[in-house]
Amino acid sequence: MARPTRPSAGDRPTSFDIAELAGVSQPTVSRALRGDKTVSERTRMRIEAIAQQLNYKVDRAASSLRRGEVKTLALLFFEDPLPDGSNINPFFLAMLGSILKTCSQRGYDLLTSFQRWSADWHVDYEDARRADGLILLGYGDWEDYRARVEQLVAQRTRFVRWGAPSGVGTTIGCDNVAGGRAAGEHLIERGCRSIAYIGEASHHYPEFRDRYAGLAQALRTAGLPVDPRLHVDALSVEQKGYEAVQRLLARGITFDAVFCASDLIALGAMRALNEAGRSVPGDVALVGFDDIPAASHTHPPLTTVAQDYGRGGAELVDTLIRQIEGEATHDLLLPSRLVVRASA
Amino acid sequence: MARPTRPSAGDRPTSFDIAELAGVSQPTVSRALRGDKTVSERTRMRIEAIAQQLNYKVDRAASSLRRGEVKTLALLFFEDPLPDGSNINPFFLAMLGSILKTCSQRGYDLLTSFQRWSADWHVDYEDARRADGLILLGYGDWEDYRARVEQLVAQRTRFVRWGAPSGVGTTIGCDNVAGGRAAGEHLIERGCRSIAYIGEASHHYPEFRDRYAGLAQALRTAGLPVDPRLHVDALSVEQKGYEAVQRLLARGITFDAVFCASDLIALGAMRALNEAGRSVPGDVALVGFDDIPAASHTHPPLTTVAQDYGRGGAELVDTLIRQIEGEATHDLLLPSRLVVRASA
DNA sequence: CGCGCGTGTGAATACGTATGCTGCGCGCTT
DNA sequence: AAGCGCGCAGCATACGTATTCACACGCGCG
Repeated sequence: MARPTRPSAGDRPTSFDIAELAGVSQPTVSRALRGDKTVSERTRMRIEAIAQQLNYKVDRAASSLRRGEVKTLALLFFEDPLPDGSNINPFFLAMLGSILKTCSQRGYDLLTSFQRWSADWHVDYEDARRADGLILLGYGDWEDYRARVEQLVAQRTRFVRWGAPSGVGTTIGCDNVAGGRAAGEHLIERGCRSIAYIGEASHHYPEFRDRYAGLAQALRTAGLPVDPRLHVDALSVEQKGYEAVQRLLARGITFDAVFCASDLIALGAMRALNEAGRSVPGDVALVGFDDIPAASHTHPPLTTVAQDYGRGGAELVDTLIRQIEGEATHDLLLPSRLVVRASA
Repeated sequence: MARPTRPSAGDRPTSFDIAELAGVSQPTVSRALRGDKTVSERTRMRIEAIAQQLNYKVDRAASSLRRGEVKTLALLFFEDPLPDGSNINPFFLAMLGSILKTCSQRGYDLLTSFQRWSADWHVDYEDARRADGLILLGYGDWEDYRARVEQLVAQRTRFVRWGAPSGVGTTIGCDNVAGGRAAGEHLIERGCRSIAYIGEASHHYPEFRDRYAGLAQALRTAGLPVDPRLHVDALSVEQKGYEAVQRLLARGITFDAVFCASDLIALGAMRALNEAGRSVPGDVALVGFDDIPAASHTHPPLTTVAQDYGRGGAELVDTLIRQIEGEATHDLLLPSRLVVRASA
């Protein structure tokens, strides 16, 4: 290739073809198209015209090989969808949109992968130079997740994660404490005095823990007790929310509100309350978290805490790119927002 | 690089490093790791052990450059999400899951992009060798879409599209006619005699057209008239469904059922019917199409026609890969399935 | 009038992998 | 005993781009 061979055998035009047509050398073509200032305006225009005409596009593989970066980010989702892939967590999908958009604006491609579905390590992406950096969403098993994240840090992989800041890696997330507090304050304002909480409150799911902490803050501020018997553990799945309310009812404790750590839980909770003959919001007020699309279609429409996915996705991408470019990056907490509908 | 230089300056191990440690040449390493039978079992084992130990991974860019294929598919979505990316068509998301899974199983990466968000042509993906083939989902403006698809055919790009077979490119889709017919038959069985249809019925959206055609078949088979006054055009957006029902009501025609070309339309229709004091399914039976997640959370839960997204995504990927491998590929029509809930 | 400098371009080469061809040694055929 | 085929591995090189270095030219200045 170093020799001025004419490699344009038959197919795709190369920079050599453009060079020949423009009467310049291949390096000049490369420089011109990358906007190098050492190429004269006249030459550049000529080269660009020819490139356009031949529909020439820089070969991504060759360019990546030479430059050592692939201009691609990888999005890894740590959660098990159903086998047919139908039941993807809505939050993921909401974030995907803004991530894609921001990537596109910044000139990066986006690879997507479900961690459980890839045969090999998640770190493969960076090892094989398939991506310049990683975006981590969700986490199935917290212990496993944490171990993997620490490994990423150890091998200096560039990545950002969405969630609650936990000291490991750069983290972007919404203010779950404030969100939980807002939900609690709203319920208290509405006159609720016994607010149940459904969701993890332990360290396994830092985000859920923070939402619970926010609720507890609101209760204390209002001078209300934080009753552990009003707390039921549940994973973020509709069915688990349903079962959690049944357990709560079985305890025989009175409650006039339920704050659910996620909308999926809230959907299940609403179903269970309906079946038990408790009207929402008449007998029991209900607040969720996430503002998934289905939240506005429930009956009654679900009051919930919205995370700013649009901004979240953009910040994830921008932060990661800054990190790839060598900057030090920091955790970021985005505001959450109470969406008042009819369930409280 | 041809010379036995030791390029392992500092960073990532290369096949030369493995070769040196294993006491063989670089080509032998390459062959061993690709499973070439001309490498003896003993040598291969040794090389694999060393590669594993050094956490060596084949450099994707170099490999792609040499082999001329990138082992990557690109998913292009032709539809405008809201600016913040929050409101992505649920059908897209449902399909994404199974596409990702199948890609992963077949050893392909997946690039995702919204056509409107990429500055350059959609064809860039193949031109720049960023992907070996394209998957096309959705289409905003049919004329524009069709022109682009024809261009893809002209330049021999390998691609598959989801939708109604229309003679251009390989198309995978669900049987929209059968789905529409099933919806119609169900409504007729339930005693409905004046079935309104909301959605495009023209050539602009072939899938919608087919759904309408299916409904018409069912009506004719039952000896019922196909009344054009019972048809209202609407794009697949909640708000448009809402407005369509209002227009329908304004016409003053009686109807005892509405078949919506999509669930999003049906959501809007349900809202409009509720506001107009028509109970569902008491006064008006309602059937949608798509079975989006929100469909089961409406009040009453929406009866709808489900497309097999799980199989659809898998077929899209497998068909595309076959095409990339040089096979001739054919259109495929997947069965649709009526999901009976409470709205009819 | 010679020297240096800035501007624009070409020559050579590196990036890491994959593969066609060559070569070597060994066992087996005739 | 000479030749032949086969199993295995090395040599050289191609893939297409980006960058470093060298160089030619023109111009101003001393």
